[in-house]
Amino acid sequence: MDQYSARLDGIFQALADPTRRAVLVELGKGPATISDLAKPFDMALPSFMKHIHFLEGSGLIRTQKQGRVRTCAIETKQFAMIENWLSAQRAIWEGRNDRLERFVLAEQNKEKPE
Amino acid sequence: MDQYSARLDGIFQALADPTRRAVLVELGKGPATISDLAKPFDMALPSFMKHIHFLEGSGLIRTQKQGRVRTCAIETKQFAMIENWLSAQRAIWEGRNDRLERFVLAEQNKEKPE
DNA sequence: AAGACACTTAGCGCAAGGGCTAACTATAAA
DNA sequence: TTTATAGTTAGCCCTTGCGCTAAGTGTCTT
Repeated sequence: MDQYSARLDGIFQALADPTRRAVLVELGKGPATISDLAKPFDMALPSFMKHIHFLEGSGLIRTQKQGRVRTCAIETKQFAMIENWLSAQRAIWEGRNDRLERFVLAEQNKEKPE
Repeated sequence: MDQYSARLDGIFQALADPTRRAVLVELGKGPATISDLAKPFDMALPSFMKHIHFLEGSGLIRTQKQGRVRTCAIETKQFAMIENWLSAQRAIWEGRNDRLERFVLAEQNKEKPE
């Protein structure tokens, strides 16, 4: 359960960077090599590689080297972690609508007691 | 479009911390005050407040002070940002299945050319 | 065999993240 | 009118994140 949380940390943090999100979009279209992926970014290769490593560490992508070329592919299964967290969250909201409404009404009565 | 990206950065980063996710879960059940929220965490109040500010900055929660008590509430609309990003992503995968399959087959032929 | 290519490794610099204590402000309660 | 409560502000510490350059390794290409 705590390991689960640590993995969510990694996944959300991986998504918290525009370069990494752009890489995921690109890999969504299909596998690609490091240098192909790096091309659009105005960034030194080692800097770019850190993003790749981060993504791989979070499990959102998988990479594999063949000769001198490393190919990256998206790991779509990992996205279920996010979807699960989101739907758990949504389930909580939905279970408490009556409570929330009561609260909101109470607050409004406090503020505008006309 | 770039502002959109910056907001996603903030949202994902807000979710990348277990304390902040726990706060969201709690607020999912209904609004709560700072000290009630802080109670379960073994953390000094100012440290906890940073998480609250971060959450508020990302738009995932809204807060409001009345007297000396600050009440926090979840901003469920913001979660649509994530859902949208995820479904855009998914749309991309789904649009390229044939390409992916061709690639995978090509790779397999390279590796086991029997 | 020499050179080009595709990463890798090592290490530096600076900003931001996440924790702390100490001291302060403002409101409520006694 | 004290005293307690609920946050807030300021500032310090250490780690991590994200960029860089320089130099190294292994794999094609010529």
